[in-house]
Amino acid sequence: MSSNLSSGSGAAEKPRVRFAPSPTGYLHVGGARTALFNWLFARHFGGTLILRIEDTDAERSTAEMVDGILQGLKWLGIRWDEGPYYQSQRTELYRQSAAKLLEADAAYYCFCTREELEQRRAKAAEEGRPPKYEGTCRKLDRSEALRRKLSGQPAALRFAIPESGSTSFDDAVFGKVEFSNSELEDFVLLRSDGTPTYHLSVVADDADLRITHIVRGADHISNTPKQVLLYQALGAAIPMFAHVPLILGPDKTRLSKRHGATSVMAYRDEGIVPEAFRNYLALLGWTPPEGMPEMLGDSELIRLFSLKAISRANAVFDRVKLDWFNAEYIRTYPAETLLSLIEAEWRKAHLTPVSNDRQWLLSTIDLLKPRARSLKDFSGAFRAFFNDEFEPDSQAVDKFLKDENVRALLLELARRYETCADFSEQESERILRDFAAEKGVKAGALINGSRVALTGQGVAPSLFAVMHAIGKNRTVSRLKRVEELALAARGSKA
RNA sequence: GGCGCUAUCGUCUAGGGGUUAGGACGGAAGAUUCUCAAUCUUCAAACCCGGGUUCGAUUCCCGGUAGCGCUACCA
Repeated sequence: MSSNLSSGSGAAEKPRVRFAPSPTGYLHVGGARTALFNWLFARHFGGTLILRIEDTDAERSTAEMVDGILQGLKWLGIRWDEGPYYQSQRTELYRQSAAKLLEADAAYYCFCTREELEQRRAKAAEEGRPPKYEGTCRKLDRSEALRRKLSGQPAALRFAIPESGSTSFDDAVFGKVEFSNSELEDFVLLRSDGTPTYHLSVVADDADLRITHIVRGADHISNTPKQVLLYQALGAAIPMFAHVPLILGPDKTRLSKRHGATSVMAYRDEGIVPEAFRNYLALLGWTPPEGMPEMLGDSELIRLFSLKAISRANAVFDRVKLDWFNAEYIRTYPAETLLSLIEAEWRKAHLTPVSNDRQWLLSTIDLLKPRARSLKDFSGAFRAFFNDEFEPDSQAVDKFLKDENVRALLLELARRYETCADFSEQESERILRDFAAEKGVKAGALINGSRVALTGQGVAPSLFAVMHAIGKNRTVSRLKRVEELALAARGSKA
């Protein structure tokens, strides 16, 4: 018979959701998106987000990884309301649940050793049979099994899957999903050392924490019928499931290290702002209602989010679009917001700005931000604005300072600026244009050459705004050093 | 292999029995200019295949194919 309808119960209740990473690695983008969806869902309904650390695999879980995950969530701006709970500290709950299952005859002791199981699996594979546990110990007499267990023989506890029928559940994104019970294996609940495995601890915890909606990766779909059966055997209410499609690399295989940056922290280090990352991640598999823009701040994301609008197909992670969001956010942020982000970037890059004058910092940031693509630009391409030590871009030098005549003229121009009384934007432009006319050269040639001399880059804001930002003294001395700069560029190119 | 899920521009996706199949990123061209962005204007770009059902399928059904997931005393 087909068991279980989805609960979806307690419509009036505030949802309780959880993000339950396993600390066997850093917070990766897939986990981050799952966390984000949980967070958006909880906030949308004024519910509760619970953080739970699934560290039942003592071998592979480390405190360092837990820390990394917490840090990643904090950087992402995802705040949880309860927890973190650690499964390693809740073993009593799992033992009680296991005892209950044994009591109800929904579980049995299994004395098969690892070696035996492996042998049988290998043989099954050889013969082309499914490598399913065939229930050797399920046939054991109950009292006999108990006697052996009591006598000290090591035993795992297995769940007894119903012999017939099917198990289905209603998924908020996939709809009804059904599995034949004959496909399911009598999985292990308690290892022979008494520690719980994933299925038991997850279900016991989700029931205990009164989780109403389980939002997790689609890689868990196949696990779900086992868990549904567990809920039923435990007499617990079945939550609503929402499986979100996986994130893929450009080659359409599951995103992993070999695709490059996969840890959330790597994106912070690459100068991505958290809000841009959140916005991009939210759009990976979820679509706002029609007519909505894609640039969506947190409050709008929260307001518009819905499990129904989650796509069923896996999505390729598109770095280029992330970068577009990043540039877009940097451009729209007020300089005050950017300053603290940029200061963190400077600390990382060991760059100390030549001045701490706040007004100057803010106006310079405002000047630069329209063409920034990453926070890193403020310590990289824009370095010359904040520090006197910078490497010229050899391509830019090649393009605009190759002509020695131009370089000579810039030297002469430097002297004009040196002796000028008024160095305003208007006046510095007038001086340069008059100078160009006098020498019979195009102003553009001098402007472009100056830009490279002053910033080391071929790409920068309007030249006279640049001059204003870096000031008269630095403008003059950099123009004077144009030969040196050209030489340095040639050197670095070689 | 078995089971499950999925399939619209290069990518993220909207749509849905009759549409010029819409948007965003990216791409191309042009305008602008002091370089590069930005901005504005244009353009190119998609319904996996085969059968049904139907007056009509990209849409509904079935099959195939492909991709992904699961198939542990990992989570």
